[in-house]
Order: sequence, then C-alpha cells, then structure tokens
Amino acid sequence: MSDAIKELLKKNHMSVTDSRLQILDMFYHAPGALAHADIEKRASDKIDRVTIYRTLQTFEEKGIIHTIPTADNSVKYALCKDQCADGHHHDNHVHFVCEKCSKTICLDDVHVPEVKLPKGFQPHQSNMVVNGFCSDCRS
Amino acid sequence: MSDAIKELLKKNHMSVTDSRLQILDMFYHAPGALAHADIEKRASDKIDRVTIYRTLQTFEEKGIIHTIPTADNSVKYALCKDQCADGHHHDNHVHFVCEKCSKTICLDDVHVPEVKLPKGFQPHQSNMVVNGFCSDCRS
DNA sequence: TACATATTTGCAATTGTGTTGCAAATTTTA
DNA sequence: TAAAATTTGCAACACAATTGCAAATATGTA
Repeated sequence: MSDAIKELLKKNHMSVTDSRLQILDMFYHAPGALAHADIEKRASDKIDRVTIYRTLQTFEEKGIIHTIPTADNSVKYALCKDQCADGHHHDNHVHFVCEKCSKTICLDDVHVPEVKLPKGFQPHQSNMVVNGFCSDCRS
Repeated sequence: MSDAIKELLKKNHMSVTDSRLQILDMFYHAPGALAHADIEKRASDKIDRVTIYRTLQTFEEKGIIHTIPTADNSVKYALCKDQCADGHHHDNHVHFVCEKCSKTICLDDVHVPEVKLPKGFQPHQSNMVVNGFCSDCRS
C-alpha cells in the first residue's frame, strides 16, 4: 500500500521520510481537502508544525497537491488528480464546500466555465467554489 | 457628500461615528476592493486596528460590504452594489484580481455562471475569481 | 439642551498562523 | 559502511486577528 506512495515520492525526487509518507497517506484516505490543522490533529506520530508547512509547500511545488481558495479564506489542500507539472497546475475544476459538514471536495469532472469579461481584461486563470450541501448531508 | 453616507448608516441602525464615516467614504472612493491594511494606511486620523476589524465585520453583517475570496487567501472587502439583506448577500458577480497591480475589482455585470454538479450535490452559492491583467495593466 | 442609557472606541493582553536560522537527526549515494 | 545531502524539530520571530474592559462618544428622552 505505502509502496505506491513511496514510488510517488521517488518519482518526484524527494527523500522518503516518515512525515511525508504519513501526510501523503492522509491525503489518499481523506474524504475531502485537508487544512494544516487537520493534518496536525490526525498525525499519529506527532509531526512538527514547521515540518507540515514545509511538506505541504514541497508537495505543492512538485504538483502533487494544490491549494483551494475557499470563501472563508482558509487554506486547504487536495491531491491533484493527474500529476501536475512542477509548479504549473491545471486543476481547473470546481470545488465544493459543504455548509453542514464543511468538507471540501474536488469536483474533478466539473470544469470551471469561461466567462466573458469586460473590454480590456485579460484572464489567465479562473477559480470557482460552490457552497451548499454535499451528497451525504443534503436533507 | 458625507450626508449620503450618514443616511446609509442610519438606515442600517448604526451609530454615526467618525471611524465609520471615514471607512465607508474610503470604500466609495476606492478603485477596487480594500484590505484591512489598506484602510489602516489610508486613514487620515489614525483609527485603531481593532476598530477597523470591528467596523468591517459590522458592515459585512449589515450587507453593506462583502468579502472577496482571493486565490492567495488574503481577505478583501468591497461595497455591495445593491444593499444586501442582513447577512444574506446576493453578490453573485465575478471578481477579478490583477496579477500586476494586484487590484481586486468587482465585475458587477458579469454573473457567476451555473454549473452542473454531480448527483446529490445541492448548491446554495457560487464564487468565482478570475486572475489576469486588468484593463490598465495589460501590456 | 442636558442627562441617562446604549453603543463604540482604544488599549493591553492573548491567541493563532506562518516564517526563518540553525544544529541534530535521518536519508541518500557511492 | 561512511561521507554528503537532505530533512527535521526547536527556538525565536513577525504578523494577523480576537477578547475583555474601562474610557469616550453617540443616541433618545425629558
């Protein structure tokens, strides 16, 4: 099981360490996106705050995870579905934040639609976050 | 000039104070959205940091301003075009963040498009932020 | 207008989040 | 297995944001 994770680390030229295995494993088993605090809480062996910050940053640079801009301006991370090129994410999918369980979910199959901007505006990237009830929480 | 602002405060059952007049006036004359730091810098009479936080919070609760979820997770505020009902914002317009001048602009006329969600997801509100070059900065 | 009441402000203290430098520990490599 | 390279954890720091409380200001009423 963790062999696949080890391979992923090696493929990206990263040393294989306990923290990285543990954090990456969390992402693979998480129901949604994870915030720094979630990782700190769930870590069985205590991982230092700083190590978590640095690990997340490295993973993001390598294109293994991406950040999600939520409406409440908290930073969350989720696995990139397809490995993104170093630093260049093409995760142009919609994110969903459940108002009940507050899970953040990547809707990998829902693409961010194009919008027509006023004259003169030159778009490079779009982000879209939808709030509501997820399939588990809808009444 | 500031009479209109005073009226707005009274209409929303808020005491009329110097800080509130000054901050609200800033929003009316700002080229784009304002962050807490912007307000602190621009204040002619020094306003306490805490007062600014509380004022922004109150304005948001009253539906006078709304927060903008930017990709870099900094909190910015802008006037609601039409007065929103208390707590219930219907500011479903697209926001634009310029990568050059880093101004944040409400595109009041560009509506957030609907997207088709997977089965079971119940949407309540959508947010969309577009990054790129604004009309002033495009090369 | 003047006073009592209610609200708002500013200060001090506290909490939370994220960063940096550096020595010790761990991983890689040869 | 040992040397080199990388990563970790600690301490210290910087900054953003919140809370409690007394002083200052604004509001409603006589």
